[in-house]
Amino acid sequence: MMLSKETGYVVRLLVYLREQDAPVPVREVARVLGIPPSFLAKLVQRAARRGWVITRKGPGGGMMLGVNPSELRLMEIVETLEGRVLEQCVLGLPECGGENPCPLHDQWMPVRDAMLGLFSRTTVSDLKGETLPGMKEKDQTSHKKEDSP
Amino acid sequence: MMLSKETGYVVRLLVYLREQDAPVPVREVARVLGIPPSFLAKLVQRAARRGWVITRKGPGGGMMLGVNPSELRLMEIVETLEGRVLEQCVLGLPECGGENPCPLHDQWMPVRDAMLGLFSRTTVSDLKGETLPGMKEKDQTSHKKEDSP
DNA sequence: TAATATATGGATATGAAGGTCTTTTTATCA
DNA sequence: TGATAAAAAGACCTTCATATCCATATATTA
Repeated sequence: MMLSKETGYVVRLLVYLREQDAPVPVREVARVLGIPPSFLAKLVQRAARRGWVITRKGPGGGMMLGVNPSELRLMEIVETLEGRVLEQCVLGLPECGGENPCPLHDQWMPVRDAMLGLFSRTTVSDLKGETLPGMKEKDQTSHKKEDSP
Repeated sequence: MMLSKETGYVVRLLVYLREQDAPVPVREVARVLGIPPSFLAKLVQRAARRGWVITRKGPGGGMMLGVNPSELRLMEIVETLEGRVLEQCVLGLPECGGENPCPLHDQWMPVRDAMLGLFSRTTVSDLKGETLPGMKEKDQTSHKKEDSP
């Protein structure tokens, strides 16, 4: 894959939370997005420390988006979670650069720049909502639990 | 990084061997390319089984390129060593596709296609030789050992 | 205040990638 | 033909991403 599991999960989490207007518990987000619940709990902790989500304990608690989605860029998420992986040499040559290019350097640059451009310009609010069970893009009936209808 | 260490090492290995006209032992390639020798030995074994390199045991032995470099595409190397990683969803969504796109799908497609195109069209002979100690691009004086001048 | 629902934090497991080491096999050549 | 130089093979180690589990803290509501 191109990005780590954590990055993928977090991006999808933020897109999901964008559509919610009340706290959603980890368990439910995990179910809807198909993420291992205990792992998601970990990711939410880290995301909360960074302010990307806000959590609330106790009954009725859960998580909410903690940032303006139009102000959080994919680039920031990727670099926070994985470092500057997008800038690194595609062949792993540590000193790869203009003066000491790797064998693929020249051909790779345009592709890399396209990637950097995309991640730099795209914010969480630019992302399409996922169509998943329990997650309606327009007709959002919040996060009512289907085991208590 | 974009590709696995193994892929990066193997690509650089093949580019290096392209310029050699006599068998080069693992130890020497490892030194020139800055690859851990015992790890390179393992990669060479695998590359040899696939025919990418030819090895010869005993004194004067070593490895040589086993394929026509203009007939080995980067795509084949990457897919052989890592599977179809380039085709996978950038956010890791297993069912991501036209009918069930991930949040980044539409924006990602052009970038992915540029990548696929580059890897599909580029062969080992299209890659620039590395400029490293002991490796002269034009003035190739073979691989004479500098400890026996 | 008791019961419950939720996140928090830390320890631990798991699997794959990356890397090392040692022994065996095979070839060369003096 | 023997000494030596190399690859081959396989066991082992290390690190890291990806989880999993459990005990604890905290908030809500009946």
